Formats: sequence, C-alpha cells, structure tokens
Amino acid sequence: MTTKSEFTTQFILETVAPIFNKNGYAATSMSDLTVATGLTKGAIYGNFKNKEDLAIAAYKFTVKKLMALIAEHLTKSNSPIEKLHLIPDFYRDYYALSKTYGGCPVLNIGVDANNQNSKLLEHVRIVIERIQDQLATIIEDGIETGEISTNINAMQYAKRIDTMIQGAIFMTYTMDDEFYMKDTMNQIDDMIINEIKA
Amino acid sequence: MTTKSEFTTQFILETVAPIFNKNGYAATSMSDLTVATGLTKGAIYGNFKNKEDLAIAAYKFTVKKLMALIAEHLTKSNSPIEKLHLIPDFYRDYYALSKTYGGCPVLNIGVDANNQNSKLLEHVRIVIERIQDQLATIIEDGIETGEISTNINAMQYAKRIDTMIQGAIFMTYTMDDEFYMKDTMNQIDDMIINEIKA
DNA sequence: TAAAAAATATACCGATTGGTATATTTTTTA
DNA sequence: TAAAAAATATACCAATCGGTATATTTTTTA
Repeated sequence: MTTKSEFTTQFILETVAPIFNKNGYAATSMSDLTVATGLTKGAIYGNFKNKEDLAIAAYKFTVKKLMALIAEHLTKSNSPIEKLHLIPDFYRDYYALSKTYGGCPVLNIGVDANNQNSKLLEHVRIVIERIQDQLATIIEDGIETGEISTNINAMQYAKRIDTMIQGAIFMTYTMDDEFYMKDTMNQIDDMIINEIKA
Repeated sequence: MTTKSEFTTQFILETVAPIFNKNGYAATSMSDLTVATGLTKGAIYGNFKNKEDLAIAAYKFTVKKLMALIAEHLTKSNSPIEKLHLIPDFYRDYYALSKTYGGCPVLNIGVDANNQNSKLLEHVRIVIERIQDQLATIIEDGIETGEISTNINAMQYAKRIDTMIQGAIFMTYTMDDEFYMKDTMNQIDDMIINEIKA
C-alpha cells in the first residue's frame, strides 16, 4: 500500500465515522459519504469492499481514538484507587468530547446494530468486554496493593461502573442534559469511596 | 370512525410497533410493514398520514402498554418505600417482557431518533420525564409518610434510578446477558435501603 | 336492500438505494 | 521520463424507497 493510498483510506474513515455514528447504518447512504468526503463511489469502493466493511472500519476507528484518550488519562496516576477515580473524571467531559466523534460509538452502534447487523454488534461486544477487563484489572491491582477491599468482586464492579456510565451517556444525549453525566460520575466516586476502597 | 376501522388501526399499530422498535425508523420500510400486516400501502396510508406519523403512533402504542404494566405492578403495595422496591422488582423480568415488544422503546427510539427525527425524539423525552416524575412522586410521598429520609432530593434519586435502569437495559440487550439487569436491580435495592430509606 | 360512504387494493410516480464495469487520471516503478 | 500499476471518476444497473391517484371492494346508512 502506498503512502497516498493510506492517506485516503484514513481520510475516508475520519470523515465517514461521525456520520455512521450519528445516523446509524441504514440511515447513512453511500451518497451521504461521497458528498461528505468529496470523493466518488469509485474511490470509496476502491478502498473498502462494501458499506458494511466501511461501517465496521469506521466504528473501530472511533473506538481506537477514544480508548487512546482514556488510556492517556489513566496515566495521570499509578495508584489503582486513583486510577479508578480517573474513570468518572474522564467521563465528566465525555459529552462534549464524544460529540466530536458523532456521539458514543458503543451506545449508538450497539443499539443500532442490535437485530440489524450481527457483524457490527460483535465488534461492539468485543469493545465492551475489553473496557470491562481493563476496569477489572485496575480493581484487581488495587486488591493486590491493599488499596481496595479484598471481598470486592472485581468483574462485578467493573460491570456496574460500565453499566452506570452507559446509562449516563444515554440519558445525557437523549435529554441533552449533562446533569446525568455529572451526577452519575459523582455517584461512581461515592461508590469507589464507600464500597470499593479498603 | 367505525368499529371496523378502529380495529384495523389498532391491528396495524400492534403489528408495526415491534418492527419499528427493533429496526429503527430508517431501517424499516413501508414494504416491511405491508408484508407483516398483510395489508397494502393503500390500507396503511388510509389509516396513517405518513411513515413518520405511523412510527410516532407505534412508539406511543408500545409505551402505553409498558407503562400500564408498571402501573399495575406498583399497585401491589401502598407503602412508598415498598413501591420503590417494586420498580427494580418489575425490571428484573424486563428483558423477556420487552422482547415481546421488540425491545425497550425508550432506549431504542431514543438512540435512533437522536440526530435523525426530532419529532420522535421529543416524544421519547416526554416519556422519560413522565417516568421520572412518577418516581419522584413516590419518593416525595415516602418523605411525607416518614418512610424516606427528609434530606433526599427526590428528583435527583428519580434520575439516578432511571439512569441505572437504562444503563442496565442497554447492557443486557447489547451483551444478551441478564446479569446486568439482575445485578443493577440489586444495586438499586441496596441504594433504596442504604441511602433513601429513613 | 339499494345508495352513500368509507376502507382497501392496484398501479404507478420520480427519486434514491448499494453496487459495479469500465474509462480516465494519478501515482509509482524502472 | 516512459511504462506499469494503482487509484479515482464516470456512467450505469436493477431494485427499492416513500408516497399518491384512482379503481375496487367492503361497510355503513337509510
């Protein structure tokens, strides 16, 4: 693959990803994408096999960027309990941040793909599992260092935190009201202090 | 409107509602609906102005049914604190129940309509506000009867419960795993006991 | 039961859908 | 810089889209 080709593929992805994310798969037409990119169908189909493959690549593109931002945010501390607090800290600004990418890809594509596109849904599931594994690992690390109570089920709390975050994202977007995000993140902070911390 | 006509309108709605709910607005075609109902476009357009109006009526149809089931479930107790526990009690079986209707209309249509259909989104918001108002009223009733702590912000906790429920619904559907629903409902029960109860 | 009215079916509309074969242009290789 | 290869544009495909005008059937009224 040449340098020029790589650039075009990347350009298509970053242009197309927010559109798929906002509109959903079926509501996004190839002509939406040719207009947005300024390219023709020939160019797009030269870089991607079909609409579905493009949608999957676009989803992965957005997730990769967001996951990198979270990972970077988590480098602000080495303490597991502080890392845990950095999660709600990150999501407090998630509304404005994710809007840049056309919304939360996990929520949007997760709902959109259900009963519609099993390939896409499978990729959403993989991402959710990865997020929860990372959360559980932080908790397990905290148990090892003694910062976190030994009788905490790491995966259970990873799933609880993730579930609350996704609920907050849905409510914040649907009601266009950041109260849900801010308040839920406070709730998670309280949960870390009152239930998780040793 | 005649009896026959009313029946057909109702029949269209109950046939069409799960399809819109499952597929989303754009991914549902009028021909999907003629096939499912066994009626022609003439019949459907004779009963509904256009696709959008039909989708809105279908959404309202499903919500009305589900809200009636919750309301009925809440009649099992007159005590506000027990009514509060009846909420997670209801949602513990919500996965199987809502599948009957093609999924949770608030989650599915809420995400689907965002950035796509402002009329539909407005109806979702109205339903969410109604649910939260009802929840807050129960909490306020509990404060009056002395069952619930006086320093509880009724609407804040109504929104917290609602947010957690929606998160659980999203995770349960996306991962096809009822653990999320069951565990989140346990979490809400704990919250009622440890934070809300007087 | 015949006439009026309402509901439904049929046949069609222009526009758009995802996708492709091929021509053209651009880029890379030699 | 000329030839080969890769990338992009053009022009088109059949199928489907939401919607409608009108014919037909069914239901209701009288």
